[in-house]
Amino acid sequence: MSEAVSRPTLEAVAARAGVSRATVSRVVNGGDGVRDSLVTRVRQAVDELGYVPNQAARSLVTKRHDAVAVVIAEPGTRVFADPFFAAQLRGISKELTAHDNQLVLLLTEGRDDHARVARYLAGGHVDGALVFSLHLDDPLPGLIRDAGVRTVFGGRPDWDDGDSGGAVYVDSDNRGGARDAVRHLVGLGRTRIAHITGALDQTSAVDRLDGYRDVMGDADPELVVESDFTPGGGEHAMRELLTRRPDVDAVFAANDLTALGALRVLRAEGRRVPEDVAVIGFDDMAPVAEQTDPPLTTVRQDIEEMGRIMARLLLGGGPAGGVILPTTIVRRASA
Amino acid sequence: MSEAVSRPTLEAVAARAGVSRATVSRVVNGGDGVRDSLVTRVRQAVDELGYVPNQAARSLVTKRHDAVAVVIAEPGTRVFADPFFAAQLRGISKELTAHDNQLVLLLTEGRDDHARVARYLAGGHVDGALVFSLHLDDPLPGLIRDAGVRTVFGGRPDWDDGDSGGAVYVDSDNRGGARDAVRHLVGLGRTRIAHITGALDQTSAVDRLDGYRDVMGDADPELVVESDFTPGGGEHAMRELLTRRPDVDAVFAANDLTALGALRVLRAEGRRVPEDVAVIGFDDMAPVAEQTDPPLTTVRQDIEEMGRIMARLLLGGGPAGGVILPTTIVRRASA
DNA sequence: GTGAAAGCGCTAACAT
DNA sequence: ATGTTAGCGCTTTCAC
Repeated sequence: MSEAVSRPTLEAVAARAGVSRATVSRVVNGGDGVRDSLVTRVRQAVDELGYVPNQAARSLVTKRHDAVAVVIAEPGTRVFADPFFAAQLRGISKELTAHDNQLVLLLTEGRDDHARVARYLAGGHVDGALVFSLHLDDPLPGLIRDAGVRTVFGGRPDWDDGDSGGAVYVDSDNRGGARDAVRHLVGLGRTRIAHITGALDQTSAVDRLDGYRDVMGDADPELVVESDFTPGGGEHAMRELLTRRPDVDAVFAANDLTALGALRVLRAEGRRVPEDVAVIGFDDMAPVAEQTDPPLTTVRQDIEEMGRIMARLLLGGGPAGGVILPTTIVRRASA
Repeated sequence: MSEAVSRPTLEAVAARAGVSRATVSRVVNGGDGVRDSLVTRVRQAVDELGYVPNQAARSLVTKRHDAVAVVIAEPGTRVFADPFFAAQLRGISKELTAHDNQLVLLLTEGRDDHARVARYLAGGHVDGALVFSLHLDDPLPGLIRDAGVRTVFGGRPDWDDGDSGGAVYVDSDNRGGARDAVRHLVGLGRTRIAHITGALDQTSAVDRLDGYRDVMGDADPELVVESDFTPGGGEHAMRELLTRRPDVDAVFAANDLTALGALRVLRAEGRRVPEDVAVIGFDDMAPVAEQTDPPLTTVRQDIEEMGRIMARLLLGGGPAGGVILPTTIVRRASA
């Protein structure tokens, strides 16, 4: 259909304003060091012609794009359903917009897409990438490193084994938050404190487990049940726990959804929360933690802020290494 | 920090393969009309050097970008929370990926952003735009038309007053679906059929109301209550309805969320569904419609497919005018 | 079938 | 302070 009507070029504006292309370029890019009278004249020509700079031409010479890619190694199905990504994307979107940068969303629906993403990043479309890697065996981080674009990871990448190794990432203080949670339970006088883990192929789950062990190192291993961050998984794990150790008096769940499942089972089994069993979660996702019965005490992490900081780091060219965001305990009724 | 290492250019590949830039270009773009031996030689050079074409340079001459913008005139807060957008984006993302196109997400957090979006679109970054306008007074559609990019709208734009006017859009058959819903209620023997509307500044809400009126033209106007597509709004409207017409025996709610609210009030008031009052929704959002008590009978529209078709239309350069997708009734227990 | 050369629209030295 | 000029990396006639 109607091919994009060919827009006016710098040249046209220059002709109309009776100046050189260089001058128009200067005005368009801020206009420092150009006589006011000329600035006005050029601005007017720009308006009259409806001139908008061609970004491809500009990028070709400046090597800047004012765009960053957000790479999420999850099928769209999950991304748009998970409030976690939602909050992160919101933070990112806000920060990018504030810096006049565009957000290019790259979702990988499957293994084949990885090559496509790598190609895109190497193609020099964007100034950098924000990557959510999530899984320990993911080949994507490697591919992206090879593509040679500035990258900030959301969550500690698994191949960052303690010493930064040049990677830039933003993560919550999962381990510290977990320690706080368990200590809170200890402070309540609980002694048989269990932990329902998250999916252990994600560093966040591993870190939270480590935090639990920091405090409960000498506890019965039976008190740790592996799970997967879902409510269903939480239910299953809680039942298992009740079988293994009927005397359990506190549970630290790897996230709020897991805690939700645990709560359901405890109620079904007639255990009072928090009197018989105290329960604490992780995340503080408002729609979940505030609605449980009883309302959930949990470890809060500011997800949206995390997204914002990732974007800021990428744009500002922050230092290599990790940025760890603090967590805080939000006390409600469950512990 | 580490500036993106300067990637090899066409020139470098040409030198390495001992051919001209033109030949490399041909090979990279499909390689028709080039001797097989040369093709092989060039391919090898490409691999060895890790060459990836610079898109800015390519776009500058071809005027193509293999990228399309998705413009959503809603703050990120809503977009990432609403399963409706989620499904649409999923469909779009899949179709674009299949055609090797990238998705640039443009959210407008406020009025100021409109200019930014318009500028971006006019800047020739993308081959087209997929726009979700949604509200009747929105200035965005106009701005976008002026930007001169191919555009497909999601949902009938309000300024499309019957005759297409050159706009391309994809919408569900809201009016027809509404008629079917009401007829279904009639078929159940109901006579005092009410309608709780959606937000009437959106064409979808208006169309559904029109569909209701097509069938119930002569009904008591008191049976129509204006609402806003939310569960809270549905509750409020249902209470109002019960006051106005305590004898109501069926409700057609403008969407599933509204129906959810209505259901809650009916239960609280001791009305049995569907025995005393039959309820039918619109959308068939699985997480909602399947979980209500009783499960909701509703009008299904395939949102993901809608997204996919929008993308296909944009890429394929479809005909002007609207594409209307059919709806079907999904019978569960509430009507 | 292959190469040479002319731009695409812009910015950034370098002159003036 | 402004204009001139040389590319950025690629595609695409047009000759050969």
